[in-house]
Amino acid sequence: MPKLGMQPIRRRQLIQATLEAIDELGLADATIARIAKRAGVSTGIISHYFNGKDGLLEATMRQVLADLGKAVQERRSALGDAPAKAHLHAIIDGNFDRSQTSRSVMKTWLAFWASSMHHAPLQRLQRVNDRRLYSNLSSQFRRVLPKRQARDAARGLAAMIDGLWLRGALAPEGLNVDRARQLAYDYVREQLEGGTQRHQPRASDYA
Amino acid sequence: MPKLGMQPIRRRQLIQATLEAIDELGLADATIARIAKRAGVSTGIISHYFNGKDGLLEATMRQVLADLGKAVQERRSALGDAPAKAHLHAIIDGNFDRSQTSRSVMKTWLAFWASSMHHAPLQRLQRVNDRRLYSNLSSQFRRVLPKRQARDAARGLAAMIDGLWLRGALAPEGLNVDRARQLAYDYVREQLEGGTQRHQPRASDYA
DNA sequence: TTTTATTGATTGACCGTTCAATAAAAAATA
DNA sequence: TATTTTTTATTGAACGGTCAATCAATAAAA
Repeated sequence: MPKLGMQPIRRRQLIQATLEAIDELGLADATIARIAKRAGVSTGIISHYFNGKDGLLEATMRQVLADLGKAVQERRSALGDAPAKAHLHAIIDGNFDRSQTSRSVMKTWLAFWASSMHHAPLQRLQRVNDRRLYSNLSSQFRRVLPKRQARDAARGLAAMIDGLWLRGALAPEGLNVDRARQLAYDYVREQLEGGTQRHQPRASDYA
Repeated sequence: MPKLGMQPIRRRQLIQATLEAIDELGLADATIARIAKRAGVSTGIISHYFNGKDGLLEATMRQVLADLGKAVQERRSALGDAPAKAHLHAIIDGNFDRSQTSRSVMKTWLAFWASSMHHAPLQRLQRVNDRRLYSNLSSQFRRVLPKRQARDAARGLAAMIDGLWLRGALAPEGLNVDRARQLAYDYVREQLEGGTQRHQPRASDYA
């Protein structure tokens, strides 16, 4: 029953099937045969719509990345010029959105992280995401803190978010979202309030 | 020139070659043929000394894990009953030891993390390491903080360490060890000093 | 009739494992 | 000491299996 306009439908189906396959089998065992079977199509379709397996994997990572960006942006757009703290909490909440904390998505992220170290296209995608998070955090901290402190706070919070996330992905009991958010909130509060006794490195420390 | 006692020599060689291969090619392309070639032996040797590829990978992860444990323990053993802060700094320093922050080891860690999600033996190893870090941090914070705060501080610092580490591994410019250590130190200080205004969740928050 | 969608068998490459063969040291024997 | 025998170490070709990609064939709109 080939009609016109199958492309977006098939692409969605196959990306979803890829996420499921990586969740259940891992990236190494997520073969195009298994992905195609899960999507209910033949293997040839993958090459037809994605130019091979690499294209499918890249599109899948793009999808997860877009979902993350949307989860953050939706929460922030309602805030207007609310205080920095509100924006920082919104960024945290977005990063721990349901769409990003499901078992399958966390596993996929981890797989893509590892894979991106040896695959330039994935590395670029991953880098864009990294810098966006840092840049968002940094500009919010900058509204309240001097430049150097804002930078360190952003680096620290980014590490905290990724670390909570990583440990949640690895832990058999999964990620406790509420607890993770609270720890990140605590870090934000500590950064925003007590700024005076902080370590003040010289510029050469950052060579 | 086959003599006796080749086993420990070959095992060391092959584990080293595995680290190098994962660094250069990634886990997916680190085939036994390539690993064997890099070690200057034939492929058969791997099965002979490691019972196949899985055994070699497990042994490699064990090696990296043992190095990490040693890096931490060496720093702590000199401290005796020094203040909690000193022990926490030693744990941080151990986690950012030179043996753990080389490009090849960080890549290998990341690969093993991803792989451990679908490979029970690796998952067990990874879990032991995770719990050891948390347990070490927790017991030191416990010397100074009430139970719940100590637990949260340990969870937060563990996430911070892993997060700094992860972001260092992913960043093209690599990990800035001094900066990472300083951010972790700052977190320790904030946890140890300002304990009164902290968020106090009810037990149900931790369900 | 042309275009779009889809199949799935085929192909060629590569993977990990196995194992018979070989070599050299160590141990046993004369 | 000189010799066989046993043990340990090692090789690499062969094997069975799996993978991603290809492409001729087919089917149903347009």
